Amino acid sequence: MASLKEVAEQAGVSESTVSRALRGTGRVSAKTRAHVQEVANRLHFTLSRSASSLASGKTMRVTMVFTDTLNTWFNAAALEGAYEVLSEAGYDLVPMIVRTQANMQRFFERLPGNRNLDGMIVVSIMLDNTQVGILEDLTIPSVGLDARAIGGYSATVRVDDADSMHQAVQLLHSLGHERIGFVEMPDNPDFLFSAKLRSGAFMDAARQMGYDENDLALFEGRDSSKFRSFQDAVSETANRIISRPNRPTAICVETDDFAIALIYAMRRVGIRVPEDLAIIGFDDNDRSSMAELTTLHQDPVMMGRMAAEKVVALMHGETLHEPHSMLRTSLIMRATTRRLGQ
Amino acid sequence: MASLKEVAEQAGVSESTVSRALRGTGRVSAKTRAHVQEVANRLHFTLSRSASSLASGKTMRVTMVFTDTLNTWFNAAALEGAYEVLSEAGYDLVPMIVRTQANMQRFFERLPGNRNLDGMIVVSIMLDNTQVGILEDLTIPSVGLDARAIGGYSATVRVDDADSMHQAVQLLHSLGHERIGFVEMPDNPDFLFSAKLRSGAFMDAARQMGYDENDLALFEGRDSSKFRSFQDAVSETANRIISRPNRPTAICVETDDFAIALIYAMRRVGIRVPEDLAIIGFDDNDRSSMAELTTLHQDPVMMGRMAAEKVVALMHGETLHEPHSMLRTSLIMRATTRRLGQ
DNA sequence: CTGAAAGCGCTTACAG
DNA sequence: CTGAAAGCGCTTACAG
Repeated sequence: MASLKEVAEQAGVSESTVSRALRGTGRVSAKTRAHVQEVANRLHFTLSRSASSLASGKTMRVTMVFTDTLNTWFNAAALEGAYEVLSEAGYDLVPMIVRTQANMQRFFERLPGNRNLDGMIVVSIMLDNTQVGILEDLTIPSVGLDARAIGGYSATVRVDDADSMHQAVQLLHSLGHERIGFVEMPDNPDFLFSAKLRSGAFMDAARQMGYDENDLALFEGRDSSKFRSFQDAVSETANRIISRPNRPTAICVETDDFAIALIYAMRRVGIRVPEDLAIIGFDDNDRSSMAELTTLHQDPVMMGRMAAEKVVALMHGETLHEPHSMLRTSLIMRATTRRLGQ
Repeated sequence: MASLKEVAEQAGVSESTVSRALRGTGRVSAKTRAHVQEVANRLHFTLSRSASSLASGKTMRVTMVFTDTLNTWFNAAALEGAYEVLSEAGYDLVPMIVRTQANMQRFFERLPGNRNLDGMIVVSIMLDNTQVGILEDLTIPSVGLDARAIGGYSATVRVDDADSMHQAVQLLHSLGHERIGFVEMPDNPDFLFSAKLRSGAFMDAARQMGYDENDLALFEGRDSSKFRSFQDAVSETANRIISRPNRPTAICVETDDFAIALIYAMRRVGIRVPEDLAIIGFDDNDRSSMAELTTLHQDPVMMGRMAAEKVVALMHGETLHEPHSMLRTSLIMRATTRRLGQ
């Protein structure tokens, strides 16, 4: 465990010079630098992050906050994207899961006094006013990824729900569907996740396209804690759709996973997709192409990268040209949609 | 940004007492402790990890090393499992990707001098002798997850390939298949990943069950850099299987994803699965049930948890009863296997 | 149970 | 370009 001091002795220079040589900062002659680096390598020397951190005031650590497991399609991809950028920039990425409102509350309460992060990326979380206020007062940058609103964040990366829903409605309209609907996911009672955002956008788009209220169906997300399992939620939702008077001939579902599960549920009771019910998903995840699902494609790896690029720039004191990025999704046409009657 | 000093002043005690009270270590009267905590909360005080770390010599940081992206089915799940345990124990989990042998080399070279980790989990990596030597000399624990061998590691968590392949061969045998084969994934030329381990186990199991060399086929994994894409590798492998003289009637494929891709490739050229070719996968990942794939189920979230429990115990100075855990897979029967001729 | 003091291993003005 | 010195904010024997 060589220390910087030993490197200095062996290299015959002062500790200050070793520090400057190793970090490539400050003026050091090329010759000295090379020599110091050579000695450091020989001794397997690595700077102590804790000591550097304490002395410099920078932790070189960025935390990424989730409310769900890390191994969901979106979260894992966002993590990967952020990792690529942060590791390149020399920062450690520390994932963190805040599962309950109580935990979230505690996390935010300590944020003002937390000197253990240089920046943070907050994923898919809807903030309340207190939290927005805390973020605004923070001296470190906070970036909202898949943020529901820009309030409080130094920057955000989001998908354009309005445009996406426009594309979805347009497709269904062009295929001749006169009665359409939107299906929300089960709600996490602990977080104000915004299915509403997407469903609202769908409804607005439909109205704009001339759909009448009577021809629009909204299948609201029920409290997920009411269900024993994902399958239960799927069945319950499928039943609501099936028993709906004047059932829509096409639906858009909040996420691919829910859409795919619904396709299976429909087929099990003899409702053909897309002949009897056309379905559009959202995500274009790993399973979508196998399920031949028509869907709106988003790229969470890239979103993770963008969010990380923003925090890095902000931590470096730069000003962002475009702090709030809104990404467009692209419609992927597959086999779960078809012209009505064909 | 309150410091421990301010908390001490406001609480009317010494800094030592604040430290002891907040960390729950050392003897402090219940009354003092409560008071200090109350003051700390009021000031939004959080201990500086860097300072604690520097003073105590513990970094409270565990790194998890991967050679592939974080958002693969296995890696994301392992990360999630490890996170659950480490966060509970107060450790930060810092993921790290080492993509090339050169990077890996550098990582290992610096390991002896690296004081920035209290422990590490190394995922799916085949170590060479030098690396094994470095790990052995390390003062911090290293746990191999999905390790190919136990050499160098303080502990490992692995899946029982021999037993798994035994189950696979037994199933095929019981279904009446007389010519069987194993299909390896494309090889990463940069890492000595061990498809060989699994394929070797398959071959051994088959010989034990009485299969003759002439009735055994091994489709070796080719250097993945030779292929432009995953699809290319799939096509090339499918061709080799199809054009094999005396083609097997059943194959076991190294992973589900490759197995599923092969199913599609086979069906495209009119080879029916399972009628003409039965297929068994390995993993039981997200897509397997949708593909109706018969497969060997492993649980990487649990493996991540177990690996993390081992590092935590070792970091706490405990001795493990069972440092090397070998997990059994379970055979999930689905639609890609069937009695021969039915 | 509590406090005074040394020290962890760096970085960074400051001076030259 | 380089060095001496102060200081970052804690923890932990040591003493009482």
